[in-house]
Amino acid sequence: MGMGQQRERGFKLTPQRAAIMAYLEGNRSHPSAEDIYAAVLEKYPMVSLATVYNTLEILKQMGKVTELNIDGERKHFDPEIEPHHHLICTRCKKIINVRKEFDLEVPRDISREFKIMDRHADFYGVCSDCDNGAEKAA
Amino acid sequence: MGMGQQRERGFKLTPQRAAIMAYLEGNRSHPSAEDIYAAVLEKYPMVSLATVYNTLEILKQMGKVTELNIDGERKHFDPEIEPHHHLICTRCKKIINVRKEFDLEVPRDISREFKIMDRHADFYGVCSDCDNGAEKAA
DNA sequence: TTCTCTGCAAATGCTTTGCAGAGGC
DNA sequence: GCCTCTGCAAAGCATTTGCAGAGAA
Repeated sequence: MGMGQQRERGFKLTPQRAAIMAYLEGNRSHPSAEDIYAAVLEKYPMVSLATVYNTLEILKQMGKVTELNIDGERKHFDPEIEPHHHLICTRCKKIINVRKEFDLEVPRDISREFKIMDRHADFYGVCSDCDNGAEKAA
Repeated sequence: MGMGQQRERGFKLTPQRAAIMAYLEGNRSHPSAEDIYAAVLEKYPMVSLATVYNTLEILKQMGKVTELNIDGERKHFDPEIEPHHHLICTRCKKIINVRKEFDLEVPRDISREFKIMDRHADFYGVCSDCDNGAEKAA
């Protein structure tokens, strides 16, 4: 992920932050804050959930991470910058990337009234794991 | 909204539920549960937030209302069945409909693994009210 | 010293749940 | 009576905040 340009004077790359960023680097599992906390905790016991949230907030502001609202129950985070879309299994909550370009232009009467900053397509479905037998992979 | 076919034996159209459904009928403001509660309360003082949530859950199951996750802070509800999309002003949180058909087909390797149940495009922007002066209409 | 960061714990805010009482059939 | 529904209050979770102490420059 690289700490090239930082948010502002005074940003410190602490071990906690480095661990969080290392976990996110290249990660395509769209983890929740709790997921990140649990993962980082394994290798680096000195982290608190508050620091995870704090760091995610900063990474968001730096544009290094995107917050996903596809899951109504909790937020997920995505370090991938390239534009892409998401699909969530409504049973096991697994989120996968949908790499395809969609033509998402809003009608002109809307683009006159709104400055569009972001857009994406969300897909909701059931994965084959969940569709088969009972609800494994919950 | 009409109570044609109901969820199952035993569904009662109580005054509270009727008031909630009446408020939602034709409503295009994408209200949150709290919004619905406040609005219904004006005309019908005998409602509780719990009943609003309870009713929304039932309406969702009946397919008469859709839950929107476009706003990370709270859920919004939409009684419109016709497929459409949404745009939210990230400042004032106003949500408007985007009536346009987008070609949202997932790549074949994904449709093989997932049974897609729903799909839609979400747009994030800033409305002209918020973009101009300070943050009115907060 | 000065400033940012951290962990902890408390506080928020949205949503859900438990439960005893009310009302309809 | 039987069953569903309601309001209230408590509980549950995810997320945020306050704060004193730790650490780097």
